[in-house]
Amino acid sequence: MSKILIVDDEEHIRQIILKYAKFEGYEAEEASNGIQAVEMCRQNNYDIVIMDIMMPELDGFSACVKIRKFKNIPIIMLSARGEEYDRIHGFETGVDDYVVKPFSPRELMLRVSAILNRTGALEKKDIYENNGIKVDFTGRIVYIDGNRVDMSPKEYDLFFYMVKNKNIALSRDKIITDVWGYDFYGIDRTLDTHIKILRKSLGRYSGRIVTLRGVGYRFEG
Amino acid sequence: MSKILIVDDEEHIRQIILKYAKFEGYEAEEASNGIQAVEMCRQNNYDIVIMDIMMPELDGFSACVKIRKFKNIPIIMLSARGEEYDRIHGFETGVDDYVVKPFSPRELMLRVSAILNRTGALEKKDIYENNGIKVDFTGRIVYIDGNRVDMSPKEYDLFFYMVKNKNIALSRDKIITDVWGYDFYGIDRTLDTHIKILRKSLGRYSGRIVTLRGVGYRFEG
DNA sequence: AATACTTTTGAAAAAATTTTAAAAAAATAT
DNA sequence: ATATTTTTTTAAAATTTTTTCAAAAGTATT
Repeated sequence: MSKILIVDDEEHIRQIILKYAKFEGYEAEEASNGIQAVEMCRQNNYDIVIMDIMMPELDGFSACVKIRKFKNIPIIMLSARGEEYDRIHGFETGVDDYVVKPFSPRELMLRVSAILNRTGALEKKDIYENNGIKVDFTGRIVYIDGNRVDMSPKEYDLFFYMVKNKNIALSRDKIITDVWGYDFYGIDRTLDTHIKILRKSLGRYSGRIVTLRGVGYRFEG
Repeated sequence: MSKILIVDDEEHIRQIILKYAKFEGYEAEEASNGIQAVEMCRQNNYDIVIMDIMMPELDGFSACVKIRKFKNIPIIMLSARGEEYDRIHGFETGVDDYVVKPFSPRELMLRVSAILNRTGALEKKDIYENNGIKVDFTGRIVYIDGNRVDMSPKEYDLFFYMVKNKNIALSRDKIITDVWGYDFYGIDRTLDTHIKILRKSLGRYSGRIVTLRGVGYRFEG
Protein backbone atom coordinates (compact mmCIF):
# COMPACT_ATOMS: atom_id res chain seq x y z
CA MET A 1 0.00 0.00 0.00
CA SER A 2 1.40 3.35 -1.05
CA LYS A 3 1.73 6.20 1.35
CA ILE A 4 0.97 9.76 0.38
CA LEU A 5 1.89 13.00 2.04
CA ILE A 6 -0.59 15.80 1.44
CA VAL A 7 0.70 19.31 1.97
CA ASP A 8 -1.57 22.32 1.84
CA ASP A 9 -2.31 25.15 4.21
CA GLU A 10 -6.02 24.96 3.58
CA GLU A 11 -7.65 22.42 5.82
CA HIS A 12 -10.58 21.67 3.54
CA ILE A 13 -8.39 21.06 0.51
CA ARG A 14 -6.40 18.56 2.54
CA GLN A 15 -9.59 16.89 3.64
CA ILE A 16 -10.85 16.46 0.11
CA ILE A 17 -7.60 14.93 -1.09
CA LEU A 18 -7.30 12.83 2.01
CA LYS A 19 -10.72 11.42 1.53
CA TYR A 20 -10.15 10.48 -2.06
CA ALA A 21 -6.71 9.11 -1.41
CA LYS A 22 -8.12 6.86 1.26
CA PHE A 23 -10.84 5.50 -0.87
CA GLU A 24 -8.40 4.84 -3.64
CA GLY A 25 -6.73 2.66 -1.12
CA TYR A 26 -3.78 4.82 -0.23
CA GLU A 27 -2.50 5.62 3.16
CA ALA A 28 -2.25 9.35 3.65
CA GLU A 29 -0.87 11.89 6.08
CA GLU A 30 -1.04 15.65 6.15
CA ALA A 31 1.16 18.65 6.62
CA SER A 32 0.01 22.24 6.58
CA ASN A 33 3.16 23.98 5.49
CA GLY A 34 6.51 23.41 3.79
CA ILE A 35 8.63 23.20 6.91
CA GLN A 36 6.44 20.55 8.43
CA ALA A 37 6.43 18.68 5.12
CA VAL A 38 10.21 18.57 4.91
CA GLU A 39 10.38 17.34 8.48
CA MET A 40 7.85 14.61 7.90
CA CYS A 41 9.60 13.46 4.74
CA ARG A 42 12.78 13.16 6.71
CA GLN A 43 11.19 10.94 9.30
CA ASN A 44 8.88 8.84 7.14
CA ASN A 45 8.88 6.99 3.88
CA TYR A 46 6.25 8.36 1.59
CA ASP A 47 5.79 7.05 -1.94
CA ILE A 48 4.58 10.35 -3.26
CA VAL A 49 3.99 13.90 -2.11
CA ILE A 50 1.12 16.15 -3.18
CA MET A 51 1.97 19.73 -2.38
CA ASP A 52 0.50 23.15 -2.85
CA ILE A 53 2.80 25.84 -4.22
CA MET A 54 1.49 28.79 -2.25
CA MET A 55 1.97 28.20 1.44
CA PRO A 56 3.04 30.23 4.44
CA GLU A 57 6.36 29.52 6.13
CA LEU A 58 7.88 27.73 3.17
CA ASP A 59 6.43 27.54 -0.31
CA GLY A 60 6.08 24.35 -2.30
CA PHE A 61 9.01 24.84 -4.62
CA SER A 62 11.42 25.55 -1.81
CA ALA A 63 10.16 22.63 0.17
CA CYS A 64 10.60 20.51 -2.91
CA VAL A 65 14.22 21.53 -3.27
CA LYS A 66 14.90 20.79 0.37
CA ILE A 67 13.27 17.38 0.22
CA ARG A 68 15.13 16.45 -2.91
CA LYS A 69 18.36 16.99 -1.10
CA PHE A 70 17.87 13.90 1.01
CA LYS A 71 15.18 11.89 -0.75
CA ASN A 72 14.02 11.22 -4.25
CA ILE A 73 10.27 11.08 -3.84
CA PRO A 74 7.90 11.87 -6.69
CA ILE A 75 6.18 15.19 -6.10
CA ILE A 76 2.98 16.56 -7.58
CA MET A 77 2.42 20.29 -7.31
CA LEU A 78 -0.89 22.02 -6.92
CA SER A 79 -1.19 25.52 -8.26
CA ALA A 80 -4.13 27.88 -8.19
CA ARG A 81 -5.52 28.69 -11.57
CA GLY A 82 -3.88 31.73 -12.98
CA GLU A 83 -1.17 31.48 -10.38
CA GLU A 84 2.06 31.94 -12.08
CA TYR A 85 4.23 28.95 -12.33
CA ASP A 86 6.63 27.79 -14.80
CA ARG A 87 7.21 24.34 -16.01
CA ILE A 88 10.90 24.72 -16.40
CA HIS A 89 11.15 25.98 -12.88
CA GLY A 90 9.24 22.89 -11.95
CA PHE A 91 11.65 20.61 -13.69
CA GLU A 92 14.54 22.35 -12.08
CA THR A 93 13.18 21.71 -8.67
CA GLY A 94 12.31 18.19 -9.64
CA VAL A 95 8.55 18.33 -9.78
CA ASP A 96 6.98 15.33 -11.48
CA ASP A 97 3.59 16.72 -12.32
CA TYR A 98 1.27 19.67 -11.95
CA VAL A 99 -2.38 19.90 -11.19
CA VAL A 100 -4.24 23.17 -11.37
CA LYS A 101 -6.79 24.13 -8.76
CA PRO A 102 -9.65 23.70 -8.69
CA PHE A 103 -8.95 20.13 -9.58
CA SER A 104 -11.06 17.07 -9.85
CA PRO A 105 -10.02 14.62 -7.15
CA ARG A 106 -10.39 11.82 -9.61
CA GLU A 107 -8.01 13.53 -11.98
CA LEU A 108 -5.50 13.96 -9.21
CA MET A 109 -5.73 10.31 -8.26
CA LEU A 110 -5.24 9.26 -11.85
CA ARG A 111 -2.00 11.18 -11.88
CA VAL A 112 -0.85 9.76 -8.62
CA SER A 113 -1.49 6.32 -9.97
CA ALA A 114 0.27 7.12 -13.24
CA ILE A 115 3.38 8.40 -11.48
CA LEU A 116 3.54 5.52 -9.07
CA ASN A 117 3.37 3.17 -12.02
CA ARG A 118 5.92 5.04 -14.06
CA THR A 119 8.47 5.42 -11.33
CA GLY A 120 7.94 1.77 -10.67
CA ALA A 121 7.63 2.75 -7.04
CA LEU A 122 4.84 0.32 -7.30
CA GLU A 123 5.53 -1.77 -10.34
CA LYS A 124 2.47 -3.84 -9.88
CA LYS A 125 -0.66 -2.48 -11.43
CA ASP A 126 -3.52 -1.44 -9.32
CA ILE A 127 -5.83 -4.36 -9.82
CA TYR A 128 -8.63 -6.00 -7.90
CA GLU A 129 -9.65 -9.53 -8.75
CA ASN A 130 -12.01 -11.87 -6.99
CA ASN A 131 -14.63 -14.41 -7.90
CA GLY A 132 -15.17 -13.53 -11.53
CA ILE A 133 -14.85 -9.80 -11.17
CA LYS A 134 -11.66 -8.05 -12.14
CA VAL A 135 -11.03 -4.33 -11.97
CA ASP A 136 -8.00 -2.65 -13.51
CA PHE A 137 -7.97 0.74 -11.85
CA THR A 138 -4.95 1.94 -13.76
CA GLY A 139 -6.42 1.15 -17.12
CA ARG A 140 -9.98 1.83 -16.06
CA ILE A 141 -11.23 -1.51 -17.27
CA VAL A 142 -13.68 -3.94 -15.72
CA TYR A 143 -13.84 -7.63 -16.56
CA ILE A 144 -16.66 -10.00 -15.75
CA ASP A 145 -15.65 -13.62 -16.12
CA GLY A 146 -12.75 -12.47 -18.23
CA ASN A 147 -14.84 -10.38 -20.61
CA ARG A 148 -14.53 -6.66 -20.76
CA VAL A 149 -17.55 -4.68 -19.74
CA ASP A 150 -18.22 -1.17 -20.96
CA MET A 151 -19.45 1.28 -18.42
CA SER A 152 -20.28 4.95 -18.43
CA PRO A 153 -18.06 7.36 -16.49
CA LYS A 154 -20.33 7.60 -13.48
CA GLU A 155 -20.78 3.88 -13.53
CA TYR A 156 -17.03 3.34 -13.37
CA ASP A 157 -16.63 5.90 -10.65
CA LEU A 158 -19.38 4.39 -8.61
CA PHE A 159 -18.16 0.85 -9.09
CA PHE A 160 -14.53 1.71 -8.41
CA TYR A 161 -15.61 3.44 -5.27
CA MET A 162 -17.57 0.46 -4.08
CA VAL A 163 -14.85 -1.99 -4.90
CA LYS A 164 -12.26 0.08 -3.12
CA ASN A 165 -14.58 0.05 -0.15
CA LYS A 166 -15.59 -3.52 -0.46
CA ASN A 167 -17.35 -5.23 2.41
CA ILE A 168 -18.15 -1.94 4.03
CA ALA A 169 -21.66 -0.66 4.61
CA LEU A 170 -21.87 2.56 2.67
CA SER A 171 -24.69 4.96 3.34
CA ARG A 172 -26.42 6.55 0.40
CA ASP A 173 -25.33 9.91 1.68
CA LYS A 174 -21.73 8.91 1.86
CA ILE A 175 -21.74 7.38 -1.57
CA ILE A 176 -23.30 10.44 -3.11
CA THR A 177 -20.96 12.83 -1.38
CA ASP A 178 -17.91 10.79 -2.24
CA VAL A 179 -18.69 9.79 -5.78
CA TRP A 180 -20.59 12.84 -6.92
CA GLY A 181 -18.26 15.04 -4.99
CA TYR A 182 -20.95 17.32 -3.68
CA ASP A 183 -24.25 16.85 -2.01
CA PHE A 184 -27.26 16.95 -3.99
CA TYR A 185 -29.62 16.72 -1.21
CA GLY A 186 -32.24 15.94 -3.69
CA ILE A 187 -34.92 13.44 -3.10
CA ASP A 188 -34.28 12.02 -6.48
CA ARG A 189 -33.46 8.51 -7.22
CA THR A 190 -30.24 9.13 -9.07
CA LEU A 191 -28.17 6.79 -6.99
CA ASP A 192 -30.72 4.00 -7.25
CA THR A 193 -30.80 4.36 -10.98
CA HIS A 194 -27.05 4.10 -11.18
CA ILE A 195 -27.02 1.08 -8.94
CA LYS A 196 -29.54 -0.49 -11.23
CA ILE A 197 -27.43 0.18 -14.29
CA LEU A 198 -24.35 -1.06 -12.51
CA ARG A 199 -26.02 -4.25 -11.43
CA LYS A 200 -27.05 -4.85 -14.97
CA SER A 201 -23.46 -4.48 -16.07
CA LEU A 202 -22.38 -6.96 -13.45
CA GLY A 203 -24.64 -9.59 -14.97
CA ARG A 204 -24.78 -12.70 -12.90
CA TYR A 205 -22.80 -11.00 -10.21
CA SER A 206 -25.38 -8.26 -9.66
CA GLY A 207 -26.00 -9.73 -6.24
CA ARG A 208 -22.54 -8.67 -5.13
CA ILE A 209 -24.04 -5.25 -4.60
CA VAL A 210 -26.25 -5.75 -1.59
CA THR A 211 -29.01 -3.36 -0.65
CA LEU A 212 -28.97 -2.30 2.96
CA ARG A 213 -32.45 -1.10 3.45
CA GLY A 214 -32.70 2.24 5.15
CA VAL A 215 -28.94 2.63 4.93
CA GLY A 216 -27.34 2.19 1.55
CA TYR A 217 -25.33 -0.48 -0.21
CA ARG A 218 -22.39 -2.77 0.22
CA PHE A 219 -20.21 -4.44 -2.36
CA GLU A 220 -19.17 -7.92 -1.40
CA GLY A 221 -15.73 -8.88 -2.53
CA MET B 1 21.79 1.20 -23.29
CA SER B 2 23.82 4.27 -24.03
CA LYS B 3 25.58 6.16 -21.34
CA ILE B 4 25.69 9.93 -21.26
CA LEU B 5 27.95 12.25 -19.31
CA ILE B 6 26.32 15.56 -18.46
CA VAL B 7 28.71 18.38 -17.62
CA ASP B 8 27.47 21.71 -16.33
CA ASP B 9 28.26 23.78 -13.31
CA GLU B 10 24.63 24.61 -12.76
CA GLU B 11 22.93 21.90 -10.79
CA HIS B 12 19.45 22.61 -12.14
CA ILE B 13 20.51 22.44 -15.76
CA ARG B 14 22.05 19.06 -15.06
CA GLN B 15 18.85 17.93 -13.43
CA ILE B 16 16.74 18.93 -16.40
CA ILE B 17 18.93 17.07 -18.82
CA LEU B 18 19.26 14.14 -16.50
CA LYS B 19 15.55 13.81 -16.19
CA TYR B 20 14.93 13.84 -19.90
CA ALA B 21 17.82 11.54 -20.61
CA LYS B 22 16.49 9.00 -18.18
CA PHE B 23 13.04 9.38 -19.63
CA GLU B 24 14.47 8.56 -23.02
CA GLY B 25 16.04 5.48 -21.59
CA TYR B 26 19.64 6.54 -21.32
CA GLU B 27 21.93 6.00 -18.45
CA ALA B 28 23.42 9.28 -17.30
CA GLU B 29 26.08 10.60 -14.97
CA GLU B 30 27.04 14.11 -14.02
CA ALA B 31 30.08 16.27 -13.62
CA SER B 32 30.09 19.86 -12.49
CA ASN B 33 33.26 21.12 -14.11
CA GLY B 34 35.76 20.40 -16.84
CA ILE B 35 38.44 18.80 -14.72
CA GLN B 36 36.01 16.36 -13.21
CA ALA B 37 34.61 15.62 -16.67
CA VAL B 38 38.02 14.76 -18.08
CA GLU B 39 38.70 12.51 -15.14
CA MET B 40 35.41 10.71 -15.47
CA CYS B 41 35.90 10.22 -19.18
CA ARG B 42 39.24 8.63 -18.48
CA GLN B 43 37.76 6.14 -16.08
CA ASN B 44 34.45 5.34 -17.79
CA ASN B 45 33.06 4.57 -21.19
CA TYR B 46 30.47 7.12 -22.13
CA ASP B 47 28.79 7.06 -25.49
CA ILE B 48 28.34 10.79 -25.61
CA VAL B 49 29.12 13.89 -23.60
CA ILE B 50 26.88 16.93 -23.19
CA MET B 51 28.94 19.82 -21.92
CA ASP B 52 28.46 23.48 -21.13
CA ILE B 53 31.06 25.88 -22.49
CA MET B 54 31.22 28.29 -19.61
CA MET B 55 32.40 26.53 -16.50
CA PRO B 56 34.72 27.29 -13.63
CA GLU B 57 38.01 25.42 -13.27
CA LEU B 58 38.17 24.30 -16.87
CA ASP B 59 35.91 25.49 -19.66
CA GLY B 60 34.17 23.22 -22.10
CA PHE B 61 36.44 23.75 -25.04
CA SER B 62 39.57 23.02 -23.08
CA ALA B 63 38.02 19.98 -21.51
CA CYS B 64 37.04 18.84 -24.96
CA VAL B 65 40.59 19.11 -26.24
CA LYS B 66 41.92 17.16 -23.28
CA ILE B 67 39.35 14.40 -23.65
CA ARG B 68 40.01 14.08 -27.35
CA LYS B 69 43.62 13.31 -26.59
CA PHE B 70 42.75 9.93 -25.21
CA LYS B 71 39.23 9.17 -26.39
CA ASN B 72 37.07 9.84 -29.38
CA ILE B 73 33.68 10.41 -27.78
CA PRO B 74 31.01 12.50 -29.48
CA ILE B 75 30.55 15.80 -27.66
CA ILE B 76 27.61 18.21 -27.72
CA MET B 77 28.29 21.72 -26.48
CA LEU B 78 25.82 23.92 -24.66
CA SER B 79 26.23 27.64 -24.97
CA ALA B 80 24.20 30.43 -23.42
CA ARG B 81 22.30 32.53 -25.88
CA GLY B 82 24.40 35.43 -26.99
CA GLU B 83 27.43 33.85 -25.43
CA GLU B 84 30.21 34.19 -27.82
CA TYR B 85 31.45 31.06 -29.33
CA ASP B 86 32.92 30.23 -32.52
CA ARG B 87 31.93 27.41 -34.69
CA ILE B 88 35.33 27.08 -36.22
CA HIS B 89 36.86 26.90 -32.81
CA GLY B 90 34.38 24.20 -32.08
CA PHE B 91 35.30 22.14 -35.07
CA GLU B 92 38.94 22.44 -34.27
CA THR B 93 38.39 21.07 -30.84
CA GLY B 94 36.24 18.30 -32.25
CA VAL B 95 32.77 19.30 -31.13
CA ASP B 96 30.01 17.36 -32.85
CA ASP B 97 27.09 19.65 -32.24
CA TYR B 98 25.93 22.83 -30.54
CA VAL B 99 22.81 23.57 -28.64
CA VAL B 100 21.99 27.07 -27.49
CA LYS B 101 20.53 27.72 -24.06
CA PRO B 102 17.77 27.91 -23.25
CA PHE B 103 17.19 24.72 -25.15
CA SER B 104 14.29 22.40 -25.57
CA PRO B 105 15.14 19.15 -23.87
CA ARG B 106 13.45 17.19 -26.58
CA GLU B 107 15.54 18.92 -29.18
CA LEU B 108 18.64 18.08 -27.25
CA MET B 109 17.64 14.45 -26.99
CA LEU B 110 16.94 14.30 -30.69
CA ARG B 111 20.45 15.47 -31.35
CA VAL B 112 21.90 13.02 -28.94
CA SER B 113 20.00 10.27 -30.65
CA ALA B 114 21.05 11.51 -34.09
CA ILE B 115 24.70 11.56 -33.17
CA LEU B 116 24.62 8.17 -31.52
CA ASN B 117 23.08 6.73 -34.65
CA ARG B 118 25.51 8.51 -36.93
CA THR B 119 28.58 7.51 -35.03
CA GLY B 120 27.15 4.04 -34.97
CA ALA B 121 27.66 3.87 -31.24
CA LEU B 122 24.76 1.60 -31.61
CA GLU B 123 22.58 1.16 -28.67
CA LYS B 124 19.71 -1.20 -28.80
CA LYS B 125 16.87 0.60 -30.43
CA ASP B 126 13.88 1.67 -28.51
CA ILE B 127 11.11 -0.09 -30.34
CA TYR B 128 7.53 -1.03 -29.61
CA GLU B 129 5.87 -3.68 -31.71
CA ASN B 130 2.54 -5.35 -31.22
CA ASN B 131 -0.36 -6.51 -33.33
CA GLY B 132 0.40 -4.70 -36.55
CA ILE B 133 1.69 -1.52 -35.01
CA LYS B 134 5.39 -0.84 -34.77
CA VAL B 135 6.94 2.27 -33.34
CA ASP B 136 10.60 3.04 -33.65
CA PHE B 137 11.09 5.71 -31.02
CA THR B 138 14.71 6.15 -31.86
CA GLY B 139 14.13 6.66 -35.53
CA ARG B 140 10.81 8.39 -35.03
CA ILE B 141 9.09 6.08 -37.47
CA VAL B 142 5.71 4.41 -37.27
CA TYR B 143 4.76 1.30 -39.22
CA ILE B 144 1.26 0.00 -39.73
CA ASP B 145 1.26 -3.57 -40.98
CA GLY B 146 4.82 -3.07 -42.06
CA ASN B 147 4.20 0.10 -44.03
CA ARG B 148 5.62 3.40 -43.01
CA VAL B 149 3.14 6.02 -41.98
CA ASP B 150 3.86 9.71 -42.21
CA MET B 151 2.77 11.77 -39.30
CA SER B 152 3.11 15.40 -38.42
CA PRO B 153 5.34 16.33 -35.48
CA LYS B 154 2.51 16.76 -33.00
CA GLU B 155 0.98 13.56 -34.20
CA TYR B 156 4.21 11.69 -33.50
CA ASP B 157 4.57 13.25 -30.11
CA LEU B 158 1.05 12.42 -29.15
CA PHE B 159 1.27 8.89 -30.43
CA PHE B 160 4.63 8.21 -28.83
CA TYR B 161 3.32 9.47 -25.56
CA MET B 162 0.31 7.24 -25.72
CA VAL B 163 2.30 4.20 -26.71
CA LYS B 164 4.79 4.77 -23.91
CA ASN B 165 1.84 4.90 -21.56
CA LYS B 166 -0.06 2.07 -23.09
CA ASN B 167 -2.93 0.46 -21.23
CA ILE B 168 -3.14 3.34 -18.85
CA ALA B 169 -6.16 5.60 -18.60
CA LEU B 170 -4.83 9.01 -19.50
CA SER B 171 -6.86 12.06 -18.67
CA ARG B 172 -7.18 14.76 -21.29
CA ASP B 173 -5.55 17.20 -18.94
CA LYS B 174 -2.60 15.00 -18.39
CA ILE B 175 -2.10 14.34 -22.06
CA ILE B 176 -2.24 18.01 -22.87
CA THR B 177 0.09 18.97 -20.08
CA ASP B 178 2.55 16.25 -20.92
CA VAL B 179 2.49 16.44 -24.70
CA TRP B 180 1.91 20.14 -25.23
CA GLY B 181 4.00 21.03 -22.27
CA TYR B 182 1.65 23.64 -20.92
CA ASP B 183 -1.93 23.83 -19.86
CA PHE B 184 -4.44 25.44 -21.92
CA TYR B 185 -7.22 25.09 -19.52
CA GLY B 186 -9.25 26.26 -22.38
CA ILE B 187 -12.34 24.85 -23.82
CA ASP B 188 -10.91 24.05 -27.18
CA ARG B 189 -10.93 20.78 -28.92
CA THR B 190 -7.33 20.63 -29.97
CA LEU B 191 -6.67 17.27 -28.43
CA ASP B 192 -9.78 15.74 -29.96
CA THR B 193 -8.78 16.97 -33.37
CA HIS B 194 -5.36 15.45 -33.01
CA ILE B 195 -6.82 12.19 -31.84
CA LYS B 196 -9.01 12.17 -34.88
CA ILE B 197 -6.05 12.73 -37.17
CA LEU B 198 -4.04 10.12 -35.34
CA ARG B 199 -6.80 7.58 -35.60
CA LYS B 200 -7.00 8.21 -39.29
CA SER B 201 -3.29 7.51 -39.57
CA LEU B 202 -3.73 4.29 -37.66
CA GLY B 203 -6.17 3.07 -40.29
CA ARG B 204 -7.75 -0.18 -39.31
CA TYR B 205 -6.16 0.04 -35.92
CA SER B 206 -7.86 3.30 -35.03
CA GLY B 207 -9.77 1.44 -32.37
CA ARG B 208 -6.60 0.91 -30.39
CA ILE B 209 -7.11 4.43 -29.14
CA VAL B 210 -10.09 4.07 -26.89
CA THR B 211 -12.17 7.02 -25.78
CA LEU B 212 -12.75 7.11 -22.07
CA ARG B 213 -15.72 9.36 -21.84
CA GLY B 214 -15.43 11.98 -19.18
CA VAL B 215 -11.80 11.09 -18.68
CA GLY B 216 -9.60 10.96 -21.73
CA TYR B 217 -8.09 8.22 -23.84
CA ARG B 218 -6.20 4.99 -23.57
CA PHE B 219 -3.97 3.28 -26.09
CA GLU B 220 -4.31 -0.45 -26.05
CA GLY B 221 -1.17 -2.36 -26.77
C1' DA C 1 -53.63 -8.01 5.91
C1' DA C 2 -53.25 -3.15 5.80
C1' DT C 3 -50.24 0.68 6.11
C1' DA C 4 -46.27 3.31 5.59
C1' DC C 5 -42.04 3.58 3.82
C1' DT C 6 -38.02 2.29 0.60
C1' DT C 7 -36.19 0.63 -3.34
C1' DT C 8 -36.41 -0.82 -8.14
C1' DT C 9 -37.59 0.07 -12.84
C1' DG C 10 -38.23 1.91 -17.39
C1' DA C 11 -38.83 5.61 -20.22
C1' DA C 12 -38.31 10.37 -21.44
C1' DA C 13 -36.11 14.77 -20.90
C1' DA C 14 -32.11 17.23 -20.13
C1' DA C 15 -27.31 17.76 -20.03
C1' DA C 16 -22.74 16.85 -21.17
C1' DT C 17 -19.04 15.14 -24.07
C1' DT C 18 -16.90 13.75 -28.25
C1' DT C 19 -16.53 13.72 -33.16
C1' DT C 20 -16.37 16.02 -37.36
C1' DA C 21 -15.39 19.06 -40.98
C1' DA C 22 -13.94 23.24 -42.46
C1' DA C 23 -11.74 27.77 -41.84
C1' DA C 24 -8.24 30.62 -39.69
C1' DA C 25 -3.79 31.11 -37.90
C1' DA C 26 0.83 29.83 -37.33
C1' DA C 27 4.88 27.63 -38.56
C1' DT C 28 8.02 25.75 -42.04
C1' DA C 29 9.86 25.07 -46.31
C1' DT C 30 10.74 26.63 -51.07
C1' DA D 1 8.39 36.52 -50.21
C1' DT D 2 5.44 32.94 -51.37
C1' DA D 3 3.75 28.44 -51.08
C1' DT D 4 2.89 24.52 -48.34
C1' DT D 5 2.07 22.10 -44.32
C1' DT D 6 0.69 21.83 -39.68
C1' DT D 7 -1.80 23.34 -35.76
C1' DT D 8 -5.50 25.56 -33.59
C1' DT D 9 -10.03 27.34 -33.48
C1' DT D 10 -14.84 27.17 -34.28
C1' DA D 11 -19.31 25.67 -34.52
C1' DA D 12 -22.56 22.22 -35.63
C1' DA D 13 -23.75 17.32 -35.51
C1' DA D 14 -23.72 12.97 -33.42
C1' DT D 15 -23.46 10.34 -29.51
C1' DT D 16 -23.63 9.10 -24.87
C1' DT D 17 -24.67 9.89 -20.23
C1' DT D 18 -27.13 11.72 -16.36
C1' DT D 19 -31.11 13.04 -14.21
C1' DT D 20 -35.89 13.13 -13.43
C1' DC D 21 -40.30 11.24 -12.81
C1' DA D 22 -43.93 8.23 -11.82
C1' DA D 23 -45.48 3.75 -11.34
C1' DA D 24 -44.49 -0.82 -9.60
C1' DA D 25 -42.48 -3.84 -6.41
C1' DG D 26 -40.71 -4.94 -2.14
C1' DT D 27 -40.13 -4.82 3.13
C1' DA D 28 -41.04 -3.97 7.78
C1' DT D 29 -44.40 -2.84 11.29
C1' DT D 30 -48.58 -2.84 13.35
